[in-house]
Amino acid sequence: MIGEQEIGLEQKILAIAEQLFLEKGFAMTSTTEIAKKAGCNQALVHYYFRTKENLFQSIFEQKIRLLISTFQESEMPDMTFEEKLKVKIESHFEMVRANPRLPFLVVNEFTTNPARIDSFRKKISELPNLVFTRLQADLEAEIQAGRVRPISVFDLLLNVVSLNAMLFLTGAIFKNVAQLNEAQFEQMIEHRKQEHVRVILASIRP
Amino acid sequence: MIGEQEIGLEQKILAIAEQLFLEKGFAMTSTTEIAKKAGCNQALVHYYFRTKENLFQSIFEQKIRLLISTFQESEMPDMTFEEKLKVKIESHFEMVRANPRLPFLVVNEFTTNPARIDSFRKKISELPNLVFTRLQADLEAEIQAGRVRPISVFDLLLNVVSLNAMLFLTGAIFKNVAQLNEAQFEQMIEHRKQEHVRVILASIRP
DNA sequence: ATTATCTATAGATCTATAGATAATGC
DNA sequence: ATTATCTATAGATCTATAGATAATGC
Repeated sequence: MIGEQEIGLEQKILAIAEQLFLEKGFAMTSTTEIAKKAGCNQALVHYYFRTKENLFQSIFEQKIRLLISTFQESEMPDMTFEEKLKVKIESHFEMVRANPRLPFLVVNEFTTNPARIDSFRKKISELPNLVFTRLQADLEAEIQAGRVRPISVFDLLLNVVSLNAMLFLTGAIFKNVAQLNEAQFEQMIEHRKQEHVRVILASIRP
Repeated sequence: MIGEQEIGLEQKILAIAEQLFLEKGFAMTSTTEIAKKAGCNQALVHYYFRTKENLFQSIFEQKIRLLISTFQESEMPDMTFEEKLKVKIESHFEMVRANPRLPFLVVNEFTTNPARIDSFRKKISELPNLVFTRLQADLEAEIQAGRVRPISVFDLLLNVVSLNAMLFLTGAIFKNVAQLNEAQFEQMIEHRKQEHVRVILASIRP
């Protein structure tokens, strides 16, 4: 086991690049800057990853994987549908909260470089099916039983993701415009978490 | 009256720049590219706007103004609160639909260049007060009457904006991943518009 | 005269690679 | 021997400006 401080330069470069890409996106981050912050010369970045694009892709791919995996929740027996859904909303919320820059990275890179969408279509379209199947079955049962209004899994999840992701996409703006300190900002985040659960649960009632 | 085709190069540069900034953001758009598409040499872009930053700011400011003005709706007497709210949701939705790249531009620029938030705080914090006052009064009356659950104007509007903006922030992704053609995509947009109204109205019921 | 447009270029990046040198693993 | 790291540089941008020339408004 190697201590965290004993990390090699390759890992260091990866970590710094991740931080910078999340902060400023692909275009505004230079390999020169990455090298400088990683404490090596710029050539080394290319030695390990050949191109800036490669470096970005390995980070981006890993992040997308993390994002998708969030929706794969463990078994939750003995819970009502509402309770299960609440857990899903909150776990997705916490995932985005732990990676607050991720929505920005995804939106930014897929928007400025649509070619990336193609290369990730396969990866994206693999996992969700597994995840959706269970949720879909549960949802349909609820709708049949008249406990939930007719709504597709797609619409339901898009509502959840929209609320959760947008909060962190605009988080910095609110914090600044409303002049919130760290504690106040955290309080707002916590409040919004409850609000999102409330909105989604209310939105599926018949 | 000058015909639209008789537009000067300054306006042409502005129009092309707007299109490119919306498409790719500030960093990935070069004045060289703007000039090329506008059909002039690159020096002219700087002749009119001195710096790329200036050019961007004039466009960005105008867009922000447009965005904020959407929430200033005309008088709507003889309508229930639900009906008024529905109109607001739909008019915001249509505004974003007509400017589908605007959410991207705002999120992208405020995120990569936080300094911009400062310079726009004043402008942002002017208008909303006027708009919010009316909505807030209406909302509070409804809450007092027990027809609406306790919720702040901020939370309500953030819910609306999140749903509407996020749809267009991720629109291209869905279109590609689900392999939708233009007609199918428009159908989905139309469906989501109704879904957003449904979600928001359900979310404020006591 | 003034304003619009062009050519040319300085100066600052930035990415990627070639080739030298130092560190490490047998 | 192989892998990691460095120095140096080619070649491609990109922004901004200086200075020349063409178009336009009195």
